[in-house]
Amino acid sequence: MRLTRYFLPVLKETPAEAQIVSHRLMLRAGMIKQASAGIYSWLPLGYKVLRRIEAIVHEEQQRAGHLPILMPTLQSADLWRESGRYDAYGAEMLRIKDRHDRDLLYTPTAEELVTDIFRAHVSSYKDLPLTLYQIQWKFRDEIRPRFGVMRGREFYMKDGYNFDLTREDALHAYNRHLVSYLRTYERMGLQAIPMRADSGPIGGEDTHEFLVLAETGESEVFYDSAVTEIRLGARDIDYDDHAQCRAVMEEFTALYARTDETHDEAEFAAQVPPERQRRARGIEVGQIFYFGTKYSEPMGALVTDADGNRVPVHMGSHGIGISRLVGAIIEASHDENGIIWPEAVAPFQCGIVNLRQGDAAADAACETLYAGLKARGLDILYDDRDERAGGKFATMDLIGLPWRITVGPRGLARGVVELTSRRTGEAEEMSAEAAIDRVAGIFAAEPRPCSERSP
RNA sequence: CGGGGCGUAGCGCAGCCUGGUAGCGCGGCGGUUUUGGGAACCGCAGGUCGUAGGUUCGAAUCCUAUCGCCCCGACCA
Repeated sequence: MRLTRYFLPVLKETPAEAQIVSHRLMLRAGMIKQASAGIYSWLPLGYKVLRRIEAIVHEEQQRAGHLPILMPTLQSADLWRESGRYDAYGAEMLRIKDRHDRDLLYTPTAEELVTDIFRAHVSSYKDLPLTLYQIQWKFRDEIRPRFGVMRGREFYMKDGYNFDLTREDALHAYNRHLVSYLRTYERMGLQAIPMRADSGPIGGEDTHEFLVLAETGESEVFYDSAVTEIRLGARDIDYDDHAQCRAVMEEFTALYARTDETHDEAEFAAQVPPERQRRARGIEVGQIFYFGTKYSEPMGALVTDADGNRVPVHMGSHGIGISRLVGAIIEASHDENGIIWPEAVAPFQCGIVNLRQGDAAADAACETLYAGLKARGLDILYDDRDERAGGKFATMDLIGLPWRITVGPRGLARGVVELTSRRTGEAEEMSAEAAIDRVAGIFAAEPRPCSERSP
């Protein structure tokens, strides 16, 4: 993309309403525009990041055998009356009436609707296990939205629902989700720690939240510092292997890590050596639940088991806050000059800065780089504006592309361009051809989607 | 919902107390000189002062209502 043809309304000054760094940077980088309290339009740069995160979540969900669907944002209140949550949910749920005076709601979550789909079409244990998920806009009418997309009223979320014959199978689904979530966050360049949490209005027996440590997090967290050493890494996961998924789950949840909702000072002191006790803040970027037959029973989601008995299915649900992750990643990865995107979610993989637009040699070298990098399948932002160097550098730093190639007459006279890492600031001079090879090599190592499997 | 604050040009703000021709910086447009980390100068454009009503000869300014937004608290993926 040539910057002169892009829509990137960057701001030099910080809008007054933004309090935390991710909100300020998203506004300044022209990623979002507030439409009303807690509701945002996503401008090209922000939308690109949102889509990249979404793509990773889709890939990892399908790798784990989960099936994508799409359910409506507006739902009839009737289903919610069946489960009892229409009254239980409270003012957080946005209620709407249509022209016939029927009650609708803007979905905050979709257990009822997905259970309705299930009960209409599944009646045999042979169709299990089944996990359906969607990535869709949700709405919670927060009393006080704040922190930009980190706590909006409208938010983009992956929500998934597993249906299993037995409690044991459903617990495997729980473990499978925990593992796939770990992989999802790691791919985004994030460390998200599973912590024992409270189940809130979803209900249920077992639940973990995934938290990204950040000073601006809204949850207070308590953990054993050793949990931050654990990585999933490149290990090979078979999502159908119950024992393996359970082992990974246990590995990641054995050490003390809890939010303030479930924190127990006495247990903390007993289980964690004093030098490893940490009290910090975290951003919740996902949560998994096992809730058994809480919805299947009242809503009649039954299957016939091998013995001919009609039994309610065991269920769980799982969420990843896609739009919130955009903010969370920025909170976890920025400096005083702007955002520093992890390579996997960067809106563009590399930027080209032409220091002397209109100079024949500089223009030609930039065109060569731009065409060459695009030919390697990379998404490039070429700053071809007639701007001074300082302004171009400031824009690139602000929007946080992981790599920058700087092209100017001075370097070209010696046959070199400069490749700079946004994260480390380290710069290296090389020929344009070498720069193309280097950047293409960096991104060739990125994990690719693998073939889909059936559950 | 309780407490507090703010709505004046695209963004950041002053002006309001003490009523009298609506300002500054950034940004935008044109031009000249510039050009390796947000350049200088000249010129230009851009605002029904959130909205409605009231007081007044006259309202951005005073009064009332209302809408919106932000902060603290309770709540929260």
